[in-house]
Amino acid sequence: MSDLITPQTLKGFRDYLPTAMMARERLMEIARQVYRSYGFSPIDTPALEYANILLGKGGEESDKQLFRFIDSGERDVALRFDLTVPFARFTAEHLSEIGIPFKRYHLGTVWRGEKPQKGRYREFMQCDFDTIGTTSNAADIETLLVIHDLLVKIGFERFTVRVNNRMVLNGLLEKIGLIGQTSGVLRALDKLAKIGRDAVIAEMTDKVGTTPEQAAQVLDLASLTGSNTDILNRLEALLEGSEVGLQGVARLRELCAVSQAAGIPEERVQLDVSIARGLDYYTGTIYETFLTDMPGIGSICSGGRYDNLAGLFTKEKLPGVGASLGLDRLLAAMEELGLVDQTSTPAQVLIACFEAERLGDYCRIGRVLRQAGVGVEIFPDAKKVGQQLKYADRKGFRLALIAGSNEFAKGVWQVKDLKAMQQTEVAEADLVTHIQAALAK
RNA sequence: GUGGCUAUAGCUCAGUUGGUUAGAGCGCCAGAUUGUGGAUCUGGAGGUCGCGGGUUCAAGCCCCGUUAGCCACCCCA
Repeated sequence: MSDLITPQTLKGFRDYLPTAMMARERLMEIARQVYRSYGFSPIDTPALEYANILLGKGGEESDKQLFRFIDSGERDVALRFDLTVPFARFTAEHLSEIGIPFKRYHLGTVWRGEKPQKGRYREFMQCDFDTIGTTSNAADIETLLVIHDLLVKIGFERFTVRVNNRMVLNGLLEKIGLIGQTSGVLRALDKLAKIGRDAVIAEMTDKVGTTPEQAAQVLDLASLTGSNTDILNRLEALLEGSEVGLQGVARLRELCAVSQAAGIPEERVQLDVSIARGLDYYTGTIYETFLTDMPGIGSICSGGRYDNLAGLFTKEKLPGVGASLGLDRLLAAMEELGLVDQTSTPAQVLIACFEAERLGDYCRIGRVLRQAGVGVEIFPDAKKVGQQLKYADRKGFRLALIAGSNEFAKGVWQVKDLKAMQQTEVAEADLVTHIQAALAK
């Protein structure tokens, strides 16, 4: 008896209470809706994979963060680090069944053995969507539209999707003779906003081994500011002679034009040549999404175009483009911003237990309402009405139904609107329509 | 993975240079003429001071370890 086990979760792993879980489920629901509305189909893959499937796909950094162990059958296994690598394996394995182009979405938990911080956990959910089997810029543009619609549907107005294209960066690096040091240069470049121009130049010359002139040239390109068209025009001039670079610019130009034609507000799409992040496998368009009111939490939806998704698993070359919504990070931001609804009940109507011997009537009406699509909970004990109402209020119910012998004698119910603090007497025959109308408000 | 900060009631915190039964606000529970909730009043429950060692006559307070959270780096959702 004295040896109680301390109830605790692992570092970076969390429990979700009803309030948080309601918000999570709502986000998942929205992600599904938006993805499906663009024609992405759902798939799922196992949480655990053979370690060699996952190793070496995102650079050595991600290998170190893998939760890896030997299972009881001596298999070397690991928990998935993201949803993209399992998707690559999935594609290689099922290509003949799915055909191309193929659009899928995948909501799933992933695991990374990182040092946790706010918005960074060891277990978190990603909501991925990808289009594979086409190099068309239409898919790149659609990816942007999906990200945009997703955030709007969640309820955000103030956010920007920063867009860049690796071809632009590669074009420049090729032009100034840094093609071998791409990843080092990009890593340094990516810190521009954080550490400033001089520090970036220092890192490029000291660590990466560029000349100061080369570093300055990279910086000149990356610090372009102004409207998207300004940036595009100046990029075009800077990249003259570089075929890849210009192709990248042309793709970005089309992306800006088309997304605007499709009705995306211009200020939500921002060309930013300094964003270079993303896993090594990105080769084209890159996306990162930031909340205007909470930039510190980092990108909440990132992705990009890649040339060859499943090159390690099949000889078939599969180009694609996609992005991933970091659901738990987004939720951490929303909590911080006070955007998480405090409701902890999924039902909207509470039937108070006024007289225990009337349980039959309460259950009967409960079922009638449920069949009409209204979630109903019946309070289990005949406690004081005040306490029952307090419970209803705290849990976030919208309506409370109260009926005792007076009401049953008259064939009516008291319908109490808990937010408006108003009570209406409604004949039982009109109850369903009345409640539906009240909830629709 | 490296470095730093923090850890006292469900939550936010106070706790004097180590000194007797550890406090507050909010929340929770129960009452304030036994058919109705967010206000007020009254009362109550709830803490082996994250956990384990050590120093001391004496530790919430000092030292070591450990676990967790947060911050920076790294990386990223």
